[in-house]
Amino acid sequence: MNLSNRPLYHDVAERLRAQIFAHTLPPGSWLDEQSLAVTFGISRTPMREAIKVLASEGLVTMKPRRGAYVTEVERGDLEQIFAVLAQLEGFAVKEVAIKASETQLNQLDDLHLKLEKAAADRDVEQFFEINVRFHELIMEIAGNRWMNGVVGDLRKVLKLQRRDSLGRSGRLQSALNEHRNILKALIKRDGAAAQEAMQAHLARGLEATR
Amino acid sequence: MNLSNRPLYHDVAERLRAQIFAHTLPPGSWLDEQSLAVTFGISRTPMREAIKVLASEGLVTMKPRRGAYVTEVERGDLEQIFAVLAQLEGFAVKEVAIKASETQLNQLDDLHLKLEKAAADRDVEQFFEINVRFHELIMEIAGNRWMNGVVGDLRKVLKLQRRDSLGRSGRLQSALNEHRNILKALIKRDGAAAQEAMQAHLARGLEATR
DNA sequence: ATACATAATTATGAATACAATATTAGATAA
DNA sequence: TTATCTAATATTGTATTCATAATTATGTAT
Repeated sequence: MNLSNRPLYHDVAERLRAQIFAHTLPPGSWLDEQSLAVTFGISRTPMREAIKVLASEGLVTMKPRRGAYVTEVERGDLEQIFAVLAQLEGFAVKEVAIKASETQLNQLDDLHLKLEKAAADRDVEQFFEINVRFHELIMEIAGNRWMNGVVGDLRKVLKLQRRDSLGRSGRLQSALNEHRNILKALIKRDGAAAQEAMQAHLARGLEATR
Repeated sequence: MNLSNRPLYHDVAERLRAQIFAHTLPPGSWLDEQSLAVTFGISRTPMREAIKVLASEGLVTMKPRRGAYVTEVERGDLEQIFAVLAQLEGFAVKEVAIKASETQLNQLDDLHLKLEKAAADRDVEQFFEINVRFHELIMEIAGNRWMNGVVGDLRKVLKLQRRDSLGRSGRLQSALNEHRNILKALIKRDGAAAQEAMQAHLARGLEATR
């Protein structure tokens, strides 16, 4: 019996996604339907459905009659994805500057404080986590369902990359600075400045992946 | 035997998509896997795969244990989708202003001429067709694979709507004018102006759907 | 020994069969 | 007549089986 009454392939997709992010299944590796189905304890049918979910997110690339492979993200892809994110998250933060309630600005401020703390503690893991939540909260406040779907998928693809970039010398500090700029602009309700700050932030994020 | 060696669900997805665009399957209608599979002359397995493809494009909405339904696009969705398109196509056209070769600008000019002709002939069908190709060519020249995927999907969702908006009084003429502005800016290699013109064009496109 | 052809094996793609849940229809009682 | 409970029916979800194409292995000839 199925306790969570969500379809099986949904949960399996989630677990498979986790394995891909953890590089248990590294980029380029072949997804063996049969053996994956066995390890997940299900049949091939829902296994294939799960794989196709990840394919639609861009995490997996399907080659006809040759199976599915974990997507390999080239340098060019990173540049293109960051360019799209810069547009959309830049737009989002501009919207937030206009429409966010005081409460919502405070929530962002709270998150930023935690980010400062994580940076002070040199807690990279924590910093990364809060950073993600900050960006997600901005998207949530902007409140564009369709944009959120797009940005969410693209961010998932970025997660295919190992995130050693934040550990790099000084990247954590400068990322913190960039966030500070975004928040300052938001508090001043200066949409244009917030947008610029976000775009600069993402541009430097791309730089850091080199 | 399968002549086109593409997977079955791919072609079926295409045919199903066409039926949805043609409102043979109107928004909100339930997709009966069984009977659809019969009419397409295939089994339920690839039929379900095809439906899931459309679901990932946003054309179809799946309700757990209740099947798939053609997506109903609300007013709010239209506003959100147009907002995203304005950002991305605006960005794209700004890029085109910078990077397009003379040959590519000429291709755009050619298309625009055909658009002028279609407008002069009051050929709405033709106008619509060329209009789509103009926008697609801009995205192609911009050359951002990931952005093109996103924009392509969102444009498909817009196609769920009936396109009587172009027939509306004067909309065809003003759309033509807006295109003219975009092209003028491109030929002057003025990215900012091109971006503005594109955003204005899409904003008015949204207006026209009311 | 290497290249090529052919047979055996393996994996994907599709159809069918089975299970479980949701919906509908019918019967009974208030 | 209407409401509710139960049985029947229909539909989604999953497993299994079958078909076909691709890959690998084997053998033969040059």
